[in-house]
Amino acid sequence: MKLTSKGRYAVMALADLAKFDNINPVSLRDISLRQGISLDYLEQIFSKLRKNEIVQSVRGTQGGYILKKKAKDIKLTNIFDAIDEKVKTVQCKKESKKSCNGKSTKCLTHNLWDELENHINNFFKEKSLEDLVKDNIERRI
Amino acid sequence: MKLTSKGRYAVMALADLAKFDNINPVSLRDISLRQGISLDYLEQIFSKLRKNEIVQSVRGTQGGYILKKKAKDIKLTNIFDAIDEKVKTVQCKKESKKSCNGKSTKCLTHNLWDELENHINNFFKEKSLEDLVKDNIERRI
DNA sequence: ATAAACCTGACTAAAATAGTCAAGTATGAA
DNA sequence: TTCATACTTGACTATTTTAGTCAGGTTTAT
Ligand code: FES
Ligand code: FES
Repeated sequence: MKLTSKGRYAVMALADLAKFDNINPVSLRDISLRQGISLDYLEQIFSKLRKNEIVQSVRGTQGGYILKKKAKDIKLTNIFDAIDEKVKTVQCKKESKKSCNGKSTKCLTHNLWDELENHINNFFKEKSLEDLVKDNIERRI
Repeated sequence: MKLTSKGRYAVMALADLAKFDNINPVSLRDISLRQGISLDYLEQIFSKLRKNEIVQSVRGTQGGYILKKKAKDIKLTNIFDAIDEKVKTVQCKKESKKSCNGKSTKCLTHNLWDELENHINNFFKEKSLEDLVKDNIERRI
């Protein structure tokens, strides 16, 4: 059970963006250098973040990205949804009435994994980008 | 972020074992048939469960496995530890002072992932095999 | 004896991940 | 206008992980 780099990078990059977000947009190049993430990979990630209205791009010289909403209103769950980083604990299709082993009733553990999925998603629903930035400021003092 | 089949199978097999655990040991063959899990794969999993004292083996004809502790005292966390199914959310080595991107201080998101890891592990520490079996009995009524 | 069932280690196909690479397009500034 | 910067897109690929399979045992109740 592990988090992928894509998810980690997306949040890390947005945290960086939120931190350095003044009047000027932040270039992916800067984020790449500061956070040590491949520029090409960042571009893939930000393409999805833009399509899902988490960030807004500013083209041209001195261009870059800015947050499209307030940091307070961007929850981790929005970020993960945007980049297709899903929490998947059950094996079966949830809607289908078939169990993961092909039988007609749900398997012995189905409910358990479903509970786990909710437990994890609750965490993502609560945490916002703002929480993250605040935590970093506090640590620095 | 997903659960592996190994983890899923281990818990499913132990739930089956707890459910059918009478005086007689339960053979992997039976579990394999009932739960639709490859016998060879089950053997790998049970080898670890035995070494970690979750189950006890009974060799010979009519042999099989029995739980080594009460279902109440077997938490999911014990099972996952036994089979090396780890929850890994941070990228860096926790002990090391280096961050995941090679810098000397922890990255912007380190604390967040660490919180998430605790959040998930708390779930595993609370749930026992007994909870699982109970849930299934209730559903059946 | 023999068959059932545990036990072990090595091997491998398939899938997912974590990127790289190439070839653009748009725009602000000199 | 020209140029550099930076976004944009899509295809490609090496690496790693996963989810098993396979072969060859050993133990023990009957
Ligand atoms: S996980 Fe849904 S039926 Fe097994
Ligand atoms: S996850 Fe620990 S430093 Fe980045």
